[in-house]
Amino acid sequence: MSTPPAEPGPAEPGPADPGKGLATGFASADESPGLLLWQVTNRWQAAQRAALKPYGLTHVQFVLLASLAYLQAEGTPVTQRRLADHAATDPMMTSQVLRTLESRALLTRAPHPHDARARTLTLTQEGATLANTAVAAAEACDAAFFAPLAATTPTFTAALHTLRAP
Amino acid sequence: MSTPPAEPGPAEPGPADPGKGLATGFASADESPGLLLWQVTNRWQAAQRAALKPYGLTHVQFVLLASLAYLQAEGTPVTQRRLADHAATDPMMTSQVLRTLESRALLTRAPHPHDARARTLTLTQEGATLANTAVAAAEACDAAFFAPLAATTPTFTAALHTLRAP
DNA sequence: CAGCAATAGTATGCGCGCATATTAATTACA
DNA sequence: TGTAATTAATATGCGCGCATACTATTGCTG
Repeated sequence: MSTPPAEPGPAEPGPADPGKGLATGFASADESPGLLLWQVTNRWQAAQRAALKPYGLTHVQFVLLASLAYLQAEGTPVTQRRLADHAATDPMMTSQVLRTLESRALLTRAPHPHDARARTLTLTQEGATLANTAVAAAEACDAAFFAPLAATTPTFTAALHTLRAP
Repeated sequence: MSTPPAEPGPAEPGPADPGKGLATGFASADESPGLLLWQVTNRWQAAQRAALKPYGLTHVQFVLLASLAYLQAEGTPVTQRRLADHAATDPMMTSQVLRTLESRALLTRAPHPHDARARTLTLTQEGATLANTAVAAAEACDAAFFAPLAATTPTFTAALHTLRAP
């Protein structure tokens, strides 16, 4: 409601304007749920970035580390593919980020026992410790970020679930 | 509710596991609103990318183009700063993307009449036409993407508004 | 009007996010 | 059993998204 007239009208053509105005309802980031979604996620990523900075982890690095800790508890060897599926990350990016984490000695990428193509991911002691510590920071960051939603958080989460796999 | 036990328990330590499980409630992308938000936005961006591909525009390029069309209708000269503020885009990225759009002859970046630092952005005829066409495609894409929310869309949009500027 | 903080825009660099394509190994099937 | 289709991982490349730092200009203040 901050922009009263939905149609600007051809009153002011501007300096040597060859065309005219825009023939759309909005698309000005004030109403479109898509643009809002994009902006909010950028804000959330910035918050996560700040929260994880003390641990030297990016958002994706943290997600893969924590997801690996989660999957590792199931016993079966965790491949990059399974980790990428669980974390909903791109396999290509997953491969690259995992090699970064390996170079930091946060995990190992040993050959898979039954599949010569695949690799078995295992957190190192240091990686497991860091994952646990970072999880607390990330969850605290999340809680603060979504606090303004208050009681409507479950509704919002349900909507996101609906949009994740319609 | 897909993962019944909140605590995996120390029943299966796995093969030569030095540490133990993960000491968190979830963080497995099934419950966290942050991770859901991230995944849904990635899906939305992929949808926008596909919808805008026929027009040779990326998501950000489209947003800047459409936002410029919107601001241009107000008469006053549009600077990069004002466009970035309106579109909530990073000024650095805005500068680079605008130069890309200028190289495609979709807009001009003339010197500002009253400020030698700034530049006045103006859509070319081709840019204005493309903006109008692409807006229709992007809005159709948005409508399809958020269709599963049905009547709850306003509630979802309100939540995003709350999270954009708390 | 002299000095200085604020501002518009840009160079550089890193890390996603993903499209495309390739290699090597596994599985499916005739 | 031999060949084809599938799959795990990766090389390459482009476009954000943003942090940091820099130049040039404006405008504020005394």
